[in-house]
Amino acid sequence: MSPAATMTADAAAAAILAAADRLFYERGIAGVAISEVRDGAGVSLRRLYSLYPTKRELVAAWLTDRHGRWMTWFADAVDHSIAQGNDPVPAAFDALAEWFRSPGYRGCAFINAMAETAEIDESHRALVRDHKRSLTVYLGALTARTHSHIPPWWPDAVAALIDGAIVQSAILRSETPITAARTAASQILESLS
Amino acid sequence: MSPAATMTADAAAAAILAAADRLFYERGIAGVAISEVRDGAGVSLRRLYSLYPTKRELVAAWLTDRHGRWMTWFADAVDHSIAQGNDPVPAAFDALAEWFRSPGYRGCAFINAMAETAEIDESHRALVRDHKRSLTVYLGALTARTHSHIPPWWPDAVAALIDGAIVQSAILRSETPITAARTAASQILESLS
DNA sequence: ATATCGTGAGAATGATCATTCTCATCAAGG
DNA sequence: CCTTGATGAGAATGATCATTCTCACGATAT
Repeated sequence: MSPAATMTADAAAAAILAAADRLFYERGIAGVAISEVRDGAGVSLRRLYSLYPTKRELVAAWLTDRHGRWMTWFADAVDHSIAQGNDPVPAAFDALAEWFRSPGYRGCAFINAMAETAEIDESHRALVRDHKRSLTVYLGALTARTHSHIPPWWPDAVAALIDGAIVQSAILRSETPITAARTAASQILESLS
Repeated sequence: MSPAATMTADAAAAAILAAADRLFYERGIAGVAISEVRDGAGVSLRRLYSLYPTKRELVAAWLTDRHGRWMTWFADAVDHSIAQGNDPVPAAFDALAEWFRSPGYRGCAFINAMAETAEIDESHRALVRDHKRSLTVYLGALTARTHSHIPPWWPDAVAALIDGAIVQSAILRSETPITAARTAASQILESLS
């Protein structure tokens, strides 16, 4: 009755998601074979398929998991920057700049997934949409901490600035886009006061 | 001596690039088999391989071709909007909004290609970088038509705003991102005057 | 001790390609 | 009319998977 196997189901699921995250983010969904996820997680194929019966389901689980982890990381990084004396909106750009500098940075996993048409189904697209909507909502709330009257277009505009910086940083591998985006956001905010 | 075959080499190359453009943009690079490009172009496999010896070379030719056609389309659309009385920078956002509304819109082919890690090599990445750099340069020049003193970060900021709107429009399928981005760009420009 | 069940290892199955190769055809030159 | 060279059609080759299946082991329940 007890799961005295090599690994508990929970531990196996976690190891699989961890391996999937590393591999899918680094090499893209189509670029990773299930057998590589198995190797990375140290589980058997049988176990992997019993937890995630198809690659599509594994991808969905990965996106869901990554959404939670990324949002948490981002909010924490922003809070950390705020704690060091930065204003909320600039703090968000600082957190992103730190991400962009991290080794292995390859853009936003959700944007990248969306581009891999062949690997993505409608349920995956819904997860991508939810991720982007969450970020926009978060940015609106973040701005509201210091600005009581923000125009309705502002959250979408910062979100666009941020997604643009995410994409351009991955393509150009330069600090220029995020720096310009942060300056632009501050400029707008200042002009609205 | 004359190429009295089914099709001249030039016509075949053009038909292949046209089919590749439609298929690669719509379904992604990995999602399209060479045999489908052949079917779409109405050429033989032999002919296709004699013109583009590998899929990678076909992809490079496609990106190069698309860069030229997209930039031309964009500049024309912007000029058209300007001719109707719009200022240059808002005109650029109008042109993009028109693109986003077109059926089959699926974001920027270059951003999408960059996300398909497994299909893309270093030479492809260079083409993507060149495309994005060209767009940023164009945007700087466009702004200079009406603003003699633009800060150095401006072209990168509009470029980020635009790439962000491109990505978000593809994900959310809404007019909100491009509208917000246009408003933000105008707001910045106005605040700089 | 023995019948069972869950499992790990990894082979087998079936698709889907990219790329190459074969064969039959047809035009131009002799 | 016959030889030579390209070419179209599409079959053959070799990989690479996702997914399933087989076998044998070790722990449990009886």
